[in-house]
Amino acid sequence: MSRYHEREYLRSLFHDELASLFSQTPTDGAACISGGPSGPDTRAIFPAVTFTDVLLDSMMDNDALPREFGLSCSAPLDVHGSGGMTWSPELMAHVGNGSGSTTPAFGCGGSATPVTPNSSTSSLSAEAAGEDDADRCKKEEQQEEEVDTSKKVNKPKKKGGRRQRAPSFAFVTESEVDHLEDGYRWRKYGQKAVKNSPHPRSYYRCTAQKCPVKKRVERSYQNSTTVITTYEGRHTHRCPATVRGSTLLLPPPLMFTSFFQDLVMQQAQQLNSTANQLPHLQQLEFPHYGILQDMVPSFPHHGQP
DNA sequence: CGAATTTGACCGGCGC
DNA sequence: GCGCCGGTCAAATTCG
Repeated sequence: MSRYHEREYLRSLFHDELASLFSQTPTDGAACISGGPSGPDTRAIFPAVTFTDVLLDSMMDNDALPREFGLSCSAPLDVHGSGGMTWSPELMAHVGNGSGSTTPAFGCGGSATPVTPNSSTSSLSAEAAGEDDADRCKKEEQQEEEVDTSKKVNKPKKKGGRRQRAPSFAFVTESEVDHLEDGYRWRKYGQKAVKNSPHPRSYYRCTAQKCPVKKRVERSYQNSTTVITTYEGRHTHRCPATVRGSTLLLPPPLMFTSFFQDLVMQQAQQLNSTANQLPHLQQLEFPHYGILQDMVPSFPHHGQP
């Protein structure tokens, strides 16, 4: 079977499932996502490129892995400051098990016209943390209680096993500014020098009360114009920018942080189940599938707060 | 004056 | 056990 036929085969397998998440607009051919964490008014307009396309592109792309963070973006992302956003995601499969520094497992790219002096290129990665979400939620609850009572550096020791981290999404963005505006409010709580990198890593926490979301921002040491933003956790509140206005004005990172995170996770789970029916393809033509397989079980199923 | 940032210290995980 | 490293805390400082 040629790569083309494999691609088409997978496209047919994935498309129906994906179509259920993308309601097609017949007039302009763009796929729309509506709903999401910001309520029924949230809507992102996607170009005709579907997730099926971009996912397959990534799966068929054996060069994706070596590219690591130097994600090139084939599809333009035009963010119109006042009129809305068009966006062509490009999903890429990457190795990622959550160990060590930011390691993307699932990438998406596009290029952007800046809203702020921000990105010209952005990519998404979902980082599997190798943990059960229910366990993590319990831990977070415990931690929250503990933090509320102590707020000390001397944190209670956790029971055995390695420390587990929340599932996270990393964005690779070409930008002159480190801290990209994403509609949420963040408070910087730390900055550390990164080994083998001239650029420090900054740590931010969502300023909303009891919101556990954190993000790390660092510049790629390989390409100083590239900013790696890693979101960790889920917002327990609506986006302040959404409350004030329309999310159409928001840059991609917002789209990923909550609702889109769900979407990607759902797709990853579906991809996992579907790909199980294709052992030959999995083994022969999708070296990255193992990556997804490793990643998917770690994807939690989130309920809305 | 409150909020946000900076920055050195501290902690825990991990490899050797 | 020790040292390295990533992540976090919190006092001090800066900003609006």
